[in-house]
Amino acid sequence: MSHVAVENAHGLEQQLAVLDLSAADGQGGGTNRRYIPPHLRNKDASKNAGNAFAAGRQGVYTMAPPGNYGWDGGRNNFVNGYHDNRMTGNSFNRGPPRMERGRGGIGGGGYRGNRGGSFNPINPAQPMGFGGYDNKDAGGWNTNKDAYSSFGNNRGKSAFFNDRGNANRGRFDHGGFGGGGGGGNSRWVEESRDDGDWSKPTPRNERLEHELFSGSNTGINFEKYDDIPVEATGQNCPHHIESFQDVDMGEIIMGNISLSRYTRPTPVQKYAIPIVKSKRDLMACAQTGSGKTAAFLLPILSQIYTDGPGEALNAVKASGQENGKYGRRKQYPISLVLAPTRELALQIYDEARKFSYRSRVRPCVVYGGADIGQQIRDLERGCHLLVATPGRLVDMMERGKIGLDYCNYLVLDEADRMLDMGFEPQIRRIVEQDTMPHKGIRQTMMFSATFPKEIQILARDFLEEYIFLAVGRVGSTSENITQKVVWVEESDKRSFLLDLLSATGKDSLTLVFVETKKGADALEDFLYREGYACTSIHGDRSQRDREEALNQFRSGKCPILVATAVAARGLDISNVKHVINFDLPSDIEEYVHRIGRTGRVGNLGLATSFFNDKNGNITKDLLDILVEAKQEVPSWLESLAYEHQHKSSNRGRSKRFSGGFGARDYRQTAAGASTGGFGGRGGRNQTGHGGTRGFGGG
DNA sequence: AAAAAAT
Repeated sequence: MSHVAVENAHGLEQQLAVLDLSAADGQGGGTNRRYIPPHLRNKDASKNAGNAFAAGRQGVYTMAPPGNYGWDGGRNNFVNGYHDNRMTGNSFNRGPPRMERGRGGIGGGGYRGNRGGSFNPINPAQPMGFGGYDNKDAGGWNTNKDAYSSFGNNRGKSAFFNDRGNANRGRFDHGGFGGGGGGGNSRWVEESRDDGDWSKPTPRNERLEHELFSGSNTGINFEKYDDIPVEATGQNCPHHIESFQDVDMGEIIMGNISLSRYTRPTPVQKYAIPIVKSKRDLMACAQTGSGKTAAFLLPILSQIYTDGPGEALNAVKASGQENGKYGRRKQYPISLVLAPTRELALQIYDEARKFSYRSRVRPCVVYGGADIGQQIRDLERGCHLLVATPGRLVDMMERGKIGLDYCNYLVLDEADRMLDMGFEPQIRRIVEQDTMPHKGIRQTMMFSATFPKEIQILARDFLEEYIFLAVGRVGSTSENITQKVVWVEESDKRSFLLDLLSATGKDSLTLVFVETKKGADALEDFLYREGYACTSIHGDRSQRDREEALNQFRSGKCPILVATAVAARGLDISNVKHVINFDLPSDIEEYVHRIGRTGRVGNLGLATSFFNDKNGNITKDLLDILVEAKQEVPSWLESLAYEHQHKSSNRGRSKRFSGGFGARDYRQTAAGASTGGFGGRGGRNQTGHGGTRGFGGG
């Protein structure tokens, strides 16, 4: 037995929580692009442009017309006159006043000229992250007005960082920036955004507001989730809240909550928000879709608004000065969010854009598969909150583009999945072998669907005196989802699928899971030939295609999405009526994740799985899940499971896997544990040996 | 065995 000294202080070991309710996540932006089937792709570019936003994102059309910015230049010029005053109001000792200008500030023409790179047609490979020139800049060009109107209030507040981050951080008292940038240089553009009182909202921008918030009408009845069990354990655990008003998150956050039409917190938010606000570390077992993105973004951003940029601001400026060149500043994000997949990173980033609306915080996202030069330019325009996949972030750090010296908030999202995907070295490199503040100084939040041994070790290493939050698994096992398992031979799958699809309403979204990338392409082609508006997502498709496929699906333009495992977890695709496991996965956890894409409150979800003799390995676990969820169990499945159990002693695991306990063993435990509901497993909750349980000899 | 992710 590998007895790693894990302090499983809270005695929770198992997977919990497929809590599928948000629909609030990741719906930002009004991207409705028309679906182009693979056959027709790249043949007629104009068809790709569904609307103005899509055009901008794809770089097919010119970006927003210059006229949109004209009004702003004048205003910024006006406001800029006050900058020097405000600067002295700050307690930073930064030397002489600088030529500061807001985005689109003095001389709109020069501004645009300088920014051509970020501003021109966007690299199509990264439409969501970087097509948002106007989105992100909008925050910038607005920053000055309210700063002006609130001038004199709370001056100097931003000079104080939160008390966790303050210890032993070097000071950067670099004055003398005057003239360094040269006329029209955008190097200083960010500073007008950074200076001033971060807790005060910047002016409205209706166009941005519309883009950020119009797409996210949830229509979800959150009250139904009140009985979802949440358990918080740990020393001096802050009391949970019942409404967003119960904790003071400041006017920017409250405004954005209301714009997002979040009426009340989801269970994970009720608990996580006060925990994070009171500067505690957090280990939370909850799924994406439970509202956990907002659960960490809201309190982190709120805290950043309260505390201001602190030393990070000076560090960025110092870096700019050292390099002495335009656009070469190293960025020191105040908060870092790590996520396993590109889509999830984008989703979090989109949420961050909502909650940083009318603030001085500029969120950025970096991930692989997209042009790194573009991402670097985006970073150089300012980055206070960074969402990243681990590999690309390490790359950025090694290129000297990102410094984590002042990263006071660290979030590991879907931590179990990141480990599954082999990111542990990169994660440790980022967290432990670089300049990141130590645990106890920074504030760290880990989210994971499961709590196996590996995650416990990570929690031990990264977290200090943490609160453990277990969010009950509802979603997949609730009566919201009708789970059907049908016996379908391989050769019959396609025609069976057609039958299912023809029985489905045109308006409902259907998610079809297959096991291989090739299979996904083939099935998409098949369905297309059969006249269905469908698209696909898998790891061999370009990043751009993946994002486009998701948007097409979400918007309902293509109500059928053929997907591999890339879409099973993390992604919040709301309103999926029907999940079809064209190919069943080989492990039950994957199954739980997949069917968790459907069954929102108020919408009954349906999950249909095609089962045949290739799926022996999942028989027992599938049976357990069906029984737990009080679903109809086909008699053939029951007898198969019985046979299987007697063939193999490994918990119904097929012989193929019996030699392979390695990284997988905890998952199996987790899957076993997951077959019980949250409330019914009190006994297990108290066992303290994590994922090693039952597999020590393996 | 597949998929995902830095190039």
